[in-house]
Amino acid sequence: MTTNQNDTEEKIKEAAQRIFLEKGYEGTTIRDIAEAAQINTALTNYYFRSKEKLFWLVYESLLKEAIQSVQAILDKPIPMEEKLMGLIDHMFETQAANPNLSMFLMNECRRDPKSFAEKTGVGCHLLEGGFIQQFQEEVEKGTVTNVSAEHMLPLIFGLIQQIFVGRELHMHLFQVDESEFLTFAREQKRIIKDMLCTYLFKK
Amino acid sequence: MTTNQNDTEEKIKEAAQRIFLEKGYEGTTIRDIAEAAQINTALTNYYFRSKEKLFWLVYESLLKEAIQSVQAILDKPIPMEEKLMGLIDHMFETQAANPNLSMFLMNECRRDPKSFAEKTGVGCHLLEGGFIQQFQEEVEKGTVTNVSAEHMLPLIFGLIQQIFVGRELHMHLFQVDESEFLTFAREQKRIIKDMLCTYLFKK
DNA sequence: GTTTATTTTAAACGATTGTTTAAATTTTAT
DNA sequence: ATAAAATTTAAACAATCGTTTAAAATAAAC
Repeated sequence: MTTNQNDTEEKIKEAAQRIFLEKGYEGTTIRDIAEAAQINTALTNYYFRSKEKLFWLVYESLLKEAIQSVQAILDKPIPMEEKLMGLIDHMFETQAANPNLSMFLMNECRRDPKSFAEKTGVGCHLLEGGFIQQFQEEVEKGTVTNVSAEHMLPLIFGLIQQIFVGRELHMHLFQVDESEFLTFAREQKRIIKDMLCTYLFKK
Repeated sequence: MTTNQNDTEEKIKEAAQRIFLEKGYEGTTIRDIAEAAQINTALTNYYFRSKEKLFWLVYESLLKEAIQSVQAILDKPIPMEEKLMGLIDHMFETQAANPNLSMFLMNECRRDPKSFAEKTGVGCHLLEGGFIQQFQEEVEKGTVTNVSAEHMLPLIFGLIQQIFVGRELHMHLFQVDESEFLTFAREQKRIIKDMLCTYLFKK
């Protein structure tokens, strides 16, 4: 009748992810997580041994998911323009659904770069796929403006991220609520797509 | 011979700014600041009453300086293209000199939005100057592409910020040091300027 | 030079942090 | 139904947090 093992473990993991995303590692206490998961404080240590182990479980999961979903798009066998627009749409929706994700990943990377490099070990697999090659091919074909993919890809990531990274700042500076911000964000996305296409895919 | 009043007070303020920028409010301890300033822990409270008061002193100072320097550029009586390029150069140099500033301001705004709105009280004075009017005039003249200044200005801020916001992530993902990153960043700035001009100032 | 005021220090304060312990409870196995 | 194992709980642990205190050291005033 009551909760079984997996139930409690999952409840803690979900609550931990929510609170860590909102407040970061240092801003989050075990008691915050326990309260959010409606369980006893000691249970987090019973199931995950330590706050740090629980954190890295959440962190790696989020990072891996983010990277894999982007990788899947970058490796699609479709034209560059369609691919980049798809990438922008995907990142936009991802971050609209979870506005804290970008800031969280970048903050925690900055807080403990060493552990980040060690534990993720992701390297730059993102660029090891066929994306760079495809980009350069289309540059040589003349269908894409002559810039390096290594500079363009982070720029595109940043273009979408910046919308949501400045979310709270924007909402409070301009006194708008979440739905108004989302309208603003979608118009920004449209402009970004427009600008990027104008620059990269001159016709 | 030894330090006088202002010396110690200034030493603490400088150390506090440095540590707060690096670790944020929650990640910084009074003892961190004391060690960095090479003074006794109790002196921070002697001069600034509390950690929070010291923090807001630093925070408001940084925020005010950032806003005023941008405001000065936006209000210059020069053509839009020159103005925006100047803005990009200024923000780039500011953030290159202090890569932590953007993340710091946005994190702390997100951590305590209420206090942010109350204590800064800056409102959206940035847009109350003549910038928007000038932008719309140049749109009507046909020298600028028809987009709203309210969407374009945050986009430009974000374009530059994103370079440095992702700094640590980039450095560790691609295994480059600070000077290599700066080279990368300058090339990104060039592309951004190029892209922005292509989009806004079609000739 | 003595007294007063200011600055600095070491030590401790209560509160909160992550974690552990040992007992209580529930579930599972026989 | 009983014993064993797994789960949950309340309570406490040492460590660290921001802050205070009261005495020591220095500077200023007379």
